[in-house]
Amino acid sequence: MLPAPACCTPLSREPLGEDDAKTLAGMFKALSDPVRLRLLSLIASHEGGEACVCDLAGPFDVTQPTISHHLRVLREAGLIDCERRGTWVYYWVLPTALERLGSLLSTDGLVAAGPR
Amino acid sequence: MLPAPACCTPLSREPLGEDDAKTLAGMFKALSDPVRLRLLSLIASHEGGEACVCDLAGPFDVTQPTISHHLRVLREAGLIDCERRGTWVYYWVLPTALERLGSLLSTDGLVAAGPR
DNA sequence: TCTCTGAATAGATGTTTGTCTATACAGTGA
DNA sequence: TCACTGTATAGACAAACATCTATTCAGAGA
Repeated sequence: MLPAPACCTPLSREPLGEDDAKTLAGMFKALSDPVRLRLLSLIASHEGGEACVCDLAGPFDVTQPTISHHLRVLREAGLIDCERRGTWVYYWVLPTALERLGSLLSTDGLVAAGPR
Repeated sequence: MLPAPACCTPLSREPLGEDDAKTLAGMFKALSDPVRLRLLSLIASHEGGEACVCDLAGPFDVTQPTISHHLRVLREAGLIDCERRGTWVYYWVLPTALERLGSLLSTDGLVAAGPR
């Protein structure tokens, strides 16, 4: 049987290799800031599955360059992508990236443990 | 209909609140380091679902206090728990925490978007 | 009680990160 | 071409972080 690709193997299946751990930790790092998590959620839950930056800045207490910085971090982590359409820039979520992280966290086959 | 609890609502269902975002970002931050991700994977995939610290330190290039520090971060994030049994301390994964993060990343109902 | 081993804590240090202000870049429309 | 608006980049700075060495704590066994 072929080993499952790193993209879809749960953490609990086999120890993560050094390289995979580095890549995946980078993606989780992008999710490790409250502003970024809310940005991602705003984009994902926006009608049509995408949102203009002008829709995103509103709910936050931080400046526009800070929002722009966080969007770049999410984009460089491969979680979202964007496109300019005239004056505005639209962002959308890349579902396969979320799914990759989600399947990593799967607890299928995880043996329950705890105090003896 | 009652609103789904924050623990199980996908990011794409509705915008994440400020407080939930803070909590969840903290959990993702615990996953945002390659050593911690490998530690978690090592614990989860260890036979019996738990591992002694002495089983964990081996594969890493960092010192014992650093491993201890990372285990503490994972524990304080609610991802693992531990117990001393005689000389040794055993760690195990808390599956509900992983499941909470996993369901947050679910793409069910996410509208595909992209370049026009 | 003494010593040995496994694990955690304390404190120091260089690096990374989140945020800001100031500025530049990209389109639109007059 | 000029002015205006939306977005990104540059650079600075304080706070958070990963790692180390040195030390302490907790149990086991003689």
